[in-house]
Order: sequence, then structure tokens, then C-alpha cells
Amino acid sequence: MMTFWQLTNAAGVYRIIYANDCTISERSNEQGNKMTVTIFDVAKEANVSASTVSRVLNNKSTISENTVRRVYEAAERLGYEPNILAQSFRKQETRTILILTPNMTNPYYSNILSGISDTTRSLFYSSFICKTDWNREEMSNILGMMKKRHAEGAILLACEMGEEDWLLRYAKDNPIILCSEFNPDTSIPHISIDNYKATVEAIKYLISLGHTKIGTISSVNNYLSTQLRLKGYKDALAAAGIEFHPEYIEYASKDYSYRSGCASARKLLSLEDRPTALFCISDVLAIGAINTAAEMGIKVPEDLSVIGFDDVEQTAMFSPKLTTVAQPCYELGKKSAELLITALNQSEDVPLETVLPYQLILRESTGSPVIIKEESI
Amino acid sequence: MMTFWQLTNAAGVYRIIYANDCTISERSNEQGNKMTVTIFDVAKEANVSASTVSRVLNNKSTISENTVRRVYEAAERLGYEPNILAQSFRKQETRTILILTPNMTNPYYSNILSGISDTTRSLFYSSFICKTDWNREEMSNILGMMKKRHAEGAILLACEMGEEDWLLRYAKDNPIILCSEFNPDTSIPHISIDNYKATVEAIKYLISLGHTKIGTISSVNNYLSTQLRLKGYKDALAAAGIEFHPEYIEYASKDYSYRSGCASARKLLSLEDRPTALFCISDVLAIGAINTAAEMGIKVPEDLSVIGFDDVEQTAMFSPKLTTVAQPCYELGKKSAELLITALNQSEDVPLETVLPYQLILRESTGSPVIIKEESI
DNA sequence: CTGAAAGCGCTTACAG
DNA sequence: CTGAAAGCGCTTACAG
Repeated sequence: MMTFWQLTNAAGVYRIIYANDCTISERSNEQGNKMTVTIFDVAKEANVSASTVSRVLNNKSTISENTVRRVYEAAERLGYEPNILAQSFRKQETRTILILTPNMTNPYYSNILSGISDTTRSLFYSSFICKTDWNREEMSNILGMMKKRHAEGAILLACEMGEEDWLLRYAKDNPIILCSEFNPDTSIPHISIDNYKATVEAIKYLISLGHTKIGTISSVNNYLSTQLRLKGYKDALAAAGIEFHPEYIEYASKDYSYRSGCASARKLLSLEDRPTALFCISDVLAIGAINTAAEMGIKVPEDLSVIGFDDVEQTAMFSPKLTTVAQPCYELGKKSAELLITALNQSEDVPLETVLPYQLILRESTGSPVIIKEESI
Repeated sequence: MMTFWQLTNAAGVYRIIYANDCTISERSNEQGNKMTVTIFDVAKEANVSASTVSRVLNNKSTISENTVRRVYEAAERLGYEPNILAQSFRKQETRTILILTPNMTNPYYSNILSGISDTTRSLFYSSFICKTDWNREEMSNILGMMKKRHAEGAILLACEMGEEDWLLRYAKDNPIILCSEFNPDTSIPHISIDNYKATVEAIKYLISLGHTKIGTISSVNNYLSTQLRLKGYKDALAAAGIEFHPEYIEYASKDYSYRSGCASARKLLSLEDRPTALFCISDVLAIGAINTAAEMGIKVPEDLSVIGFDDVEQTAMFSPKLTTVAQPCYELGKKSAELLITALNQSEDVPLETVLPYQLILRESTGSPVIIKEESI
């Protein structure tokens, strides 16, 4: 049994995939070598020209029903499989995209990668995942593969602000999508959640619980999300008329390491008038804060509320369960891939900005502050 | 400035990579379209034939020094970049390998993937990571890409026992490497640590600490490693003359889920004469055991010693720090890729079995059992 | 040490 | 609706 798969998109059918899942008749020459069945063999068998076979298999132009049938039958009889290498060469297209990620093991990235990978495959594209370690030279090398025709487009995860200028050099020749992080002034299409709004909602929630002494663990990195979350934190406090305390802000390492989360938390919790709630810009940082609090004898959520960010599944192993802002990682990846492939297939422009929904998930690490009776003189 | 990179392996130079990192002279025709610089253009510029240019750029046969220089200079002057699509087509090679993984987000896998990915890239191969969800049909589809000339070989992570027969159908046409898991009777090259020895060492360590009531959290899956670890557990006990208690074995879910680790631990720790030590065949299971013990008021390591397996970095966030058998995940990936590419490049056979060193890492989750005075009549 | 020529397997104007 | 022909850019026997 032979099956033909058709993939359609807005622009119409653009590729026929030809799958052969049973025994195929393999022809051999006298030496017993396998001979490749080409489009010419099929043409001869079907009594048509190679051009016609090509057209039938690619759904190009209208062809008489009779011919179509004959070609399909001949192809099946011969066990023809199109030579992808020849097709790529002829069309000068690789159907390959580049994925640049700082690393592959961080669950936030790996979930995005998973979404990208599944999506590209379902659209018959290959994705080539490359680890950059935030190294700009490495990124340049990788993107240079597009010029060398190894790939046709790229998705960049975790692009720091300020990477804009040199990136444009590549973006003008090949479509590029920025996933999660981007420069607000960029002309390169990007996709993310609304980090500002998400943070405001998280802080408002803490305020609604009765907290007024709210600290944050931010990061020294140069991501837009970090900036936006810091601004959301400040704005939400201001909107509620809560005085801003600069000492309530600590900055963790650029990669949100657990260690640095612990260190930041320790500083904040050692403050004379320590916060009763902590907004952390990543789950790992939040876990660090919770563990540090425990070490210091501060109970979560009784003495301290903690909110994380991302909702990576690995936090399910912790108790108390983390209240956090969930990012749709898999969907961020999926959508990035779809946008890129759209850009690749039609000259039609892709939207500059795509915003996916976040969700504030309330679990066990937050609660109302214990009201300590103020002693008056 | 133009640079040529040479990659050498045991078989000698096998590819020249040609990198151009500065402004290149781009020629245009009257319409201003970019014209591709081909090997013929370089040939004309250097006053040699295209064959010679090809030979120079591929280091084939001996060529007069003078010619070599002229060709390089011409190539540089013209900003020539070899057309990879044409090369692939001509040689009918994709330089692409398939990686089949149950999922991409589990840190054990993602670390292996990272090793594979870095290595293939450094050897100028592409790796195409595909998620299988343990679905055999999906695996077949993916491996089918080799026949369709999309890829030349494959690395399979987490191949369950019994997958052998249908796999051979693919392994006879294209090299395949099994990483971490395999069938002991397989004829397909594989790489792993010595799971049996590692387990024996771990159990011996527990015994040396004074434990005699040692339980294990195994899994219902069908991996060789699971079998070997169970056998190692039993054998080590037997070797020490410790009686085997069937009720000291529990089986977690096939994917080592945290939840199932908790459930298994609860059963073991609810036993009348409960174990004082638990050997868990994955770190996540071990974390589940530790957390469950805590919930039950059982202290680790005072009342219960716990050993994990894998040493994925994510466990660094837990206290007490986990004693565990470390697997060299990144190296397993790296070595798998090297083996596969070796198999691809030389007909020379690759070793059937490659064993990488493990390491028992002693941290805080293990200790001597508290000796409870036996009450005599 | 080097060149002329064939050919990898397909797609696509062009012509009818 | 269909065919003959050219050509994508390279590599590699073959011949000298």
C-alpha cells in the first residue's frame, strides 16, 4: 500500500509527501546492486514524460485524471521514492531552519525546543538546534550557515537586548524570529507573553493578600522580560500607593541560577524590615528563595509568600507547591516555528509582534501575611 | 579575510570548510541581482579548469603549489562559497543524522542530546532531534527518513528491550547506535555505563554503612538498565549474606515520574519492618522518596538513607544533597555521535560495546543507620 | 599534475 | 493537457 500525503497551507498545496509503508519492489541490475528508481523510470512505465510525472507528484497544473492514475500506479509498481537531495538541489531549498538556544538542558528552553521541533517536523522541515552559550561569535557562525545555504531561516531564543544591530545583517537575507526575548525597537518579528501585565497581575495579587512589603529577585541580565518585570513590579506598587524600597530589589545571575537565587533571598530576608512577599522572575530563583527561607527558619507561606515565573514542570517536586506565572513554553516554540515557516513560504509579511497568554497559577507558596501587632509606646 | 578550515580525522583530511567572515565582493548583473559565484567562475579567474578548483578545495590528489595558491586567491577574490546543496546532491550524502528520543525535556535526555548536538556540529554534521514518546510507529516513521535519503544514520536513546527485531531492518542499511539502553543480545553497537557494577557498588556502600534493610525503587519499564540494576541489587545483598525481602522492591512508572516515586516510597516506608536505606534507579524517584519520608516524619539521612541514579543537575536544588550514581550524560551523547560518524565515514566496524565510567557520588542523603537497641525478653 | 565531459535526479520555462 | 530540453553546481572517472 502506498499513500500520498498532502500538506496544505493558506497558499494551497505546496508539497506532496509520498509514503510507502509496505514491501516495495526493488529492482536490481545484474550485479545485484540496487538501482535507484528515478522519475524517468516511472515516466517510461506510465508512458508519459518525466515532466508529467513531476507535475503529477507535485500537484502542479491540471492533468488528466487518467494520466494521474497511470503515474501513481507506475510509481507504486516501481516503488519510486523521490530523491530529496535532487529536489533540494534543484529548488535550492533546504527546508531546514536554525534554532539558536543558550543551552538545551534548561527546562524553559527545552520545552520551547520541543514545541519548535514537533512543529517543524509536522510541516516537513528540519530544525537544527544549536547551543550558543550566549556567545555572540558562536551565534554569528551559526547564522552564517544560512548564507552557506545550510538553512533558510532561524529562531533565536533568549536574544539579549543590544544584539539588534548585527542581527539585522542576517535578518535582511533570511527570515528570523525572536522567541521570548527581543529588543522593543526591533524590526524583527518576535513572540512572547506580556511580561509587564503578567507581573502587574502577580504583584496585585500579593497586594490583595494584604502584603505591602514586597521584594523582588530580578537578574543582572539584559533581557527585555527582566526589564519589563521590574517595571511591572514598580508600577504595580506605585499604583497601590505603596512606597518603593530600593533595598527590596536584588539581582540574581544572568542565567537565574539556583545558587544566586539563594544568595539574593538571603540578602532580602536578612533586611531589618524584611519583605513578607517575594516576586521572583524565575521558578528556580523562587525555589532558591523558599529553601533559603527554610534555612533561616522563615516559613512559606506563613511568614513569607513567594511567586515564581515560568511554571516549568520540574518545580512539581517541591513543597510548598509554587505559585507562579505560567508561560506557554511549548506553544511559544510551536508558534515561532509556524511564523518562521510562514515567512519562508510566502512573501507575505509575518506580524511583527505576537503575544501569547500567560496564566497566574495560585498554589501553596503564597498567603496573607501574618499580622504582627504593632507595639505602640 | 577568508579562512579555510580543515577537519581531520583518523582517515585523514576529509572536508575543507571555507569560511568568509568579512565583507565579500558580491558580483551583480545589470539587473542588480546577486549572481552566484560558481566553481566555474573561480576556474576562469584562476585560469584552470573547474575540476582543478574542485580538487584544490577538497584536497584531492596532489596539485602544484602554484595552482593551489592561484585557486585560493581567485576564490577569495570572488567571494566563492561552495554550494552545499549541489555537493550533497552530487555525493548523495546529507551529512545528517537522526536522534530519536522519548522526549526532549527530561534532563537526562536533554544532557545526552546536548552532547550529541555539540559533537555532530563540530564534525560538520547536522542532527535532527525527533521526539518519539516511546511510540514504535513514530520511531519507524522517523527511521524511514533514512531510506528517503533525509539522513544517513541514527542514534536511539532509551531503546527498550524487545525493539530489536524491527530495528534490524533499518540497521542493515544505515548505521545505528543505541545510547544508554539496548538489548544484551543485540548486534547493533551500543554505549552505556556498567549498570550492574554501579549498582553493586552503591549497595555495597550502603552495606558498609551498616545497613541490612535495604529496599529499592525500580520501574515497570523494560530497559536493560532497570533489569541490571535490580540484579545488581539482589546480587550485592546476596554476596553480603543479607536475606532478600521481596517486599523491599517497589516498581515506579516507566518514565520514573516523581509521583510514582512518592507512591513507591510510601509503600516501602509503611512496611512494618521498613527499610533503613533505599536505592532508587533515578534521581527523581529518589527525591520523591526523600520528600515522602519527610512527610511521614522520617528523617534523611538519620532514619533513612537514599541513593539516586543519574546525577542530573536539577537535584542540586534539594536538601539534603543527593548521594547518587553519576552517569556521564553529555559524554554518552558525545561518544554516540562520534561512533556513528565513524561508522558513516569508514566501512571500518565500530565496536559493538562501549562502556563509559560511572561515579558513585557521596553527598548528604546517606549515612549509617541509627542503631536501635533490640529489646530482649 | 590537469582538463573535457558526463552525469547525479529533478523541475520548469517554453512550445505546442 | 503534455513533451523535449535545458540546467541547477558540483564531483569524478577517464584520458593525457
